[in-house]
Order: sequence, then structure tokens, then C-alpha cells
Amino acid sequence: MNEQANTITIGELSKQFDVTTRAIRFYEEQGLLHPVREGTHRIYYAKDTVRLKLILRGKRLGFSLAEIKTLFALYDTDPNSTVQLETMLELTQQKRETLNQQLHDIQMLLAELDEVEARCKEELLELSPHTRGSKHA
Amino acid sequence: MNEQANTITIGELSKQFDVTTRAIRFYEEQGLLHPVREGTHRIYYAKDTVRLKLILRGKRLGFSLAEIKTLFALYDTDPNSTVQLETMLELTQQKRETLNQQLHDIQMLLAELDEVEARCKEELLELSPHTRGSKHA
DNA sequence: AATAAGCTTTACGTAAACGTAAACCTGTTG
DNA sequence: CAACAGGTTTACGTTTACGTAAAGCTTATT
Repeated sequence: MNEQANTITIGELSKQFDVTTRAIRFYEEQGLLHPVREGTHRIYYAKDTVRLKLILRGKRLGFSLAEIKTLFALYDTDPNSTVQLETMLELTQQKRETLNQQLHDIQMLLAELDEVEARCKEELLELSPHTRGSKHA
Repeated sequence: MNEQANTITIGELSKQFDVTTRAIRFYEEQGLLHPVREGTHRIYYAKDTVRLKLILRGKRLGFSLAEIKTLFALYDTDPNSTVQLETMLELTQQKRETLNQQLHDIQMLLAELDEVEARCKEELLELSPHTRGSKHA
């Protein structure tokens, strides 16, 4: 009867985000997740799933787990130290630059994909002229 | 006096793009670069530097070298096969989806950075109220 | 009680992307 | 010619991010 609503097990979390339990435990090992224990078992709250979502987003952007950890530090910083706050602002600035660089890169790549596609479709038209409706060559 | 204009050595290429010569040779080993040989030495033409630029851009976006290689295949495809052209279109479509996902991820992250920054600046103001012009706490 | 499903830790294996070192060649400059 | 800068191959080492067992709990169900 121990069903604490809004908590889930590692298996459920695993299915929700389509990552292995091994990966989830590894993220914890690296200090990216801090599930509560119920006996020996891990239980995850909503805030943990938010974290996991952020981890996966970071990974999709090519960030290392270490980098993601420093990003988390931004959120978790104790807001009582002026120095820490200023350090944090520097960090956000750095990340911002990285992200803007990536934005630029993506736009370039998308443009190049456009070219390739256009070139490609042209040649397809040349290869099958006047044969409206005929699929495959 | 062997100065073929518009060709460069591996060392020069290395400096231009701030990558090690080891990395450059590794990319060649993986089939991403194909420099001409002059005796035993590698020489690079403009098209090679373009390739390297693309490699680095891909890496910044978190693509693996293998994925970058398939991207290159898009450019190099022989435009005589309808099947190949269609395969290519599928590939560009896939990459496009990945890139759009990344675009979305970046926008989310940037928004979150905005929040962190705002929160952070507010707290800095609270910590040093009325003390206009005073740096460092 | 016994079995299965799901959890736990521990530990060795692996692919990717180079780093680093050794040992050698080659062109040129003092 | 000797030394040095920069190139070459070969090969083993390293980090990251897990995969893949193995072997043993724990909890629900039969």
C-alpha cells in the first residue's frame, strides 16, 4: 500500500524517457540526479524527472555530462554570495555564446541541406521527364 | 621553390582551425579527408579546408564522425541514380529533423538561461541596495 | 512457501575520438 | 655538415558514457 502518489520507480522513469536504468544510475553516480531512498530502492519525484529531461536535452546538444553538471550548478547556486552570483552570470554568458554558435551552425547546415535537396530534386526531374506519376526508375 | 599557391601543409591547416595535426590525420583515417600526397607529405587544397570546416561544425553540433561521413556522402553522391537520389532525400530529411529538434532544445535552454540570469540579477540588486556604483561585495 | 518481476551493487567490456610517445625521414638554414 | 623544424607511421594510453553480465535482495502474486 506504499503508493506515494507522484513518485515513480527507476523502471517507470526509464520507460517514460526511453533511457536504460543503467544510464539513469550512471547519471546519479556522476552527481546529476539525487533520488531519495525507500529502503534500498530509489524513488523519483517530479523534480527528478525535470532534471532527467534537462540532462537529455543537454546531451542532444552535445554537452558532456560534466558540462551539464555545471549548468545544474547554475540553478542550484546559493543566492547569498555576490561572488557566486557573478560567477554564475559569467557561466550563463559562456553557455549563451556556445548556444548562439550552435544556432549559427544549425542555420548553415540547414541552408546546405536546402541546396543539396534542391540540386537533388532537379536531377530527379531531369532523369524522369514528362513521365508524370511514375514512381521509381 | 615548390610553392603551389593555394595549397597548404598539415601544420598550417592545424593552425588555421586550431585543431591538432593528430586530429586531422585521424579524420583522414576515418575517410573524412583525402589530401593529395607530395612524396610522403600531405598537401591540402581549398576543398579540403572546406571539408574540415564542415567537420568541425558537425562536431560542435554533437554529430559523430560517422554521421558527418554520411552527411558528406550527400554531397558526393553520384547524381545518376534515382534510387540514390531518393535515399539522399530521406537522409536530408532525417538530419533536418535532428537539427530542428536541436533548434528547439537551444531555444528552451536559452529561455532558461534568461530566467536564471534575471533571478540572479534581482538578487544582486537586493544584496547591494542603494549603493549605486559599488563593485564587488 | 515458492516463484517471478523488478530492484540492488560490483565489475569488467567497449566504442569514439583523439593524446602521447617513439623512432624515423626530409628539407633548409646557420 | 650539423642541427632543427616539421613531416611520417605505428602503437599503446585515456576519457566519456554507458553496455552487459553476475549474483544477490525484496516485494507481490500464485
